[in-house]
Amino acid sequence: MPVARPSRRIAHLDMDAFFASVELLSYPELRGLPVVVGGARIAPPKKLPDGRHEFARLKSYSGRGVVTTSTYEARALGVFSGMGLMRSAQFAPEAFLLPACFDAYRDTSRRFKAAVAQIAPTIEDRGIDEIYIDLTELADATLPLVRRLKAAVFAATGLTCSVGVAPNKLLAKIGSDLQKPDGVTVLLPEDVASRIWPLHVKKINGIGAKTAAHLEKLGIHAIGELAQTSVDMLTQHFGPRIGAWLSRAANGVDDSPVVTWRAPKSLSRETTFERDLHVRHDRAELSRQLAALCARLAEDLNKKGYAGHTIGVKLRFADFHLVTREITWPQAMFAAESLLHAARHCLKRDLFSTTNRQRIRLLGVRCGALTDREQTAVDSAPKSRQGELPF
DNA sequence: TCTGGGGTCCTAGGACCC
DNA sequence: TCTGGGGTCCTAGGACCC
Repeated sequence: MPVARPSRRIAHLDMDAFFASVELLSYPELRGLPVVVGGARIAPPKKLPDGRHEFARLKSYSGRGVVTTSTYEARALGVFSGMGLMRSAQFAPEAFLLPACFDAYRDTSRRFKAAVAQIAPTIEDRGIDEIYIDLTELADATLPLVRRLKAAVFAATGLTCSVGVAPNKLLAKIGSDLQKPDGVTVLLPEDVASRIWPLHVKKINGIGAKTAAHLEKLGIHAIGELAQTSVDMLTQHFGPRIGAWLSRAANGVDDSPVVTWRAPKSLSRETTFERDLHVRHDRAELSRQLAALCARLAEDLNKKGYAGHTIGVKLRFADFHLVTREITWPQAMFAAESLLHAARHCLKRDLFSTTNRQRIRLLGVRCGALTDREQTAVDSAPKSRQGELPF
């Protein structure tokens, strides 16, 4: 006889248009207007002698930045996260453009999470602007509890959030998106057919553009259609693991626990150049950039107390083709010079043999197979000899 | 006028060992 | 000489998420 799992009560809390909302706290005069946050290298608004600010407009932007977040007013004009800023200017040329200020977002993030933890301490961090909360052990009824959480978040940050509550993370996440902004959605198992099945399969966390397109080709658009599809059929197209998962997810089944802490697996730094750099003609600049990335990565490792055995490089070429190379050493590294030495080791000439691999738009360095720094006796740079390197 | 930066997890093949 | 499985580690790429 199967043992009945005790029913859980999981919340997903998602801050509303987070980065843009934090910015509006600093610039309340932009409230109600289309505002876009993005662009790594743009200057913050200039303060005029009379105390007002001079803001940049989207149409005046030139560069390779993308939209990090936009206000709901900007979204109404067709400007969404991930869109190139130059392209989004076609939809909303007069929208205001602010540079991302990550220190401020991290600080606000800490405050909203601390406020939630005062009420419900079992929290899974899902990035800067969202968390899962396990409410199972709390005595309070759901709606009053969620109202308290939202009030605490607002008191700590001045910002609103949207919350979904359900028996598992999968449904809670879908729920928090159903009424945005400043919404609350409670889903019960018996709501799956009426409220989840009509939604598009992309609403399931883990089904992205590729899987959705594949499902579309099979004539599967809504989650309900996915739920009606046999596991055999899904396994044929997506493999046994993903096939089984798709079927369970479409039926609202998810046993994954709320994980309160995870050790980091890797740290990385990368940069997209303002113009594509040529392997030979811009050799000196590429070399400087690689050294700078290694220095920043070493700082990160130092701050967090890690060293790593695996060092990798990432290159995106002008045609957007992506290549990664990595190498694992017996000794863990953390010093900038060691990272640089290992990163150079990954860069071999054959990476640049074809003509469409001559110009590089992005360079990255990654450190994986992390260990605690205390257990790393000495960071000795790998002693292997290096032949001629591209940069 | 395309397409940031920081992550996680999965797959698949080859090396190597028992 | 030919022929096994099973297991782990490493590497490259890809899908996905915030």
